[in-house]
Amino acid sequence: MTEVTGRRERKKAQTRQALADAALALFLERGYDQVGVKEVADAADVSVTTLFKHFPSKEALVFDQDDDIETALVQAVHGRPPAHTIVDALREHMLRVSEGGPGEEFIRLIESTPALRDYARRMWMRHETALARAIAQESGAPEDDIACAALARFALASRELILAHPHRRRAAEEIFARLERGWRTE
Amino acid sequence: MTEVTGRRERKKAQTRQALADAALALFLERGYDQVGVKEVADAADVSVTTLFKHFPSKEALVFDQDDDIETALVQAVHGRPPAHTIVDALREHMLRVSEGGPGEEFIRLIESTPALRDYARRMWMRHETALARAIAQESGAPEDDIACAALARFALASRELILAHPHRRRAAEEIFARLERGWRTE
DNA sequence: TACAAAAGTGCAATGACTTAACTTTTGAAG
DNA sequence: CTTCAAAAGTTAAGTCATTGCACTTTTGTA
Repeated sequence: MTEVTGRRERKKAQTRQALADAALALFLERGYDQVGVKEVADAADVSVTTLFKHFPSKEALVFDQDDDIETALVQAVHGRPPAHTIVDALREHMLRVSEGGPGEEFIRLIESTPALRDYARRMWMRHETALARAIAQESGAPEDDIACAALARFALASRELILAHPHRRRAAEEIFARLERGWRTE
Repeated sequence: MTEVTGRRERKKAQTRQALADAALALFLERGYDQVGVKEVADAADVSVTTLFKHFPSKEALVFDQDDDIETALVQAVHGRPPAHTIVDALREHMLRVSEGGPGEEFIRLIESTPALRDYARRMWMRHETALARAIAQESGAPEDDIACAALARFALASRELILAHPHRRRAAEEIFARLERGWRTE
């Protein structure tokens, strides 16, 4: 039981990375829809079948590391500074994940490809219930409280809005100030 | 120029209707994923190619009349009773479209099929900018005002939440009361 | 060393959707 | 009533993502 990192897992991760890299390079170069999965597989020197053993779909090739997003989201609420409200914490977290990103070129690729836009939103919204639960816990409401569910959904839904705005911080402050007013005193 | 209703258009509409009817019947009977487009086309006695000349995708077969939704949405804001705020109007409209629907069986089909759920949300969210513009006009804000865009998005996004709740009116009142507080005095 | 699980491969199939070329219907103008 | 072009429909073949199956190779471990 000494498998901190077996050679096997390293090779697997390597193949996965080769696929993700090849895919991103090709997509950025020629556009998502103009590149077939076969080409990606060829570029990474594996078969198409293998590609689909590593990624559940073509879209997933673009969103490689997607794991700790939910953890960070929940943590932003639970571990917020004492002076911050839940809404404050959400605003700051949204700004944090909207800014440091992996490059504007990448964001442009996603925003300009309908299939990827939709997939990104699906991935993002997948964390809605986890966030709703965290909010409910922090505010002492029942787990399925509708107001908490709504706040979670709206906070997540605001991301695209913020991303699209020329001045992201201003946009975030405007939106979350209103959410703050509405959700104050839970 | 006497084409109020040409025989031609009637036949076309007839084919379209036959397709939508056949599709809905088959989908309700055996489930969306268990029915191929070929079967739908056969049931309506047309070719698959013809089917795709009437509907852009398999999903679209389920959402036949989708036209005046946006009109109704914008109208709900512009033509609201004088005593109602914009948020009031949105709440009532959401409840209206969530209730009178074409039957719970239909809603269940959609909510239980991932592809259809996603498609429904896409269709619904497509009206976001139109709604945002209507809100901006009514509140005297600039067309691209971020707060108006956010309100439009949140109102539309609340639909699923309301639909999923056992007591829809209560849910809608809870959510929109908070939006009202946040967006008051524009 | 031997064995089972994991990783990978090739191939064929499915199912949604597209394209191209061709026939039939239909509205309207001569 | 004929003619003609556009619209509606058809068939056939092809693209592309995704899956299933049977098979080989690699690798950790007993």
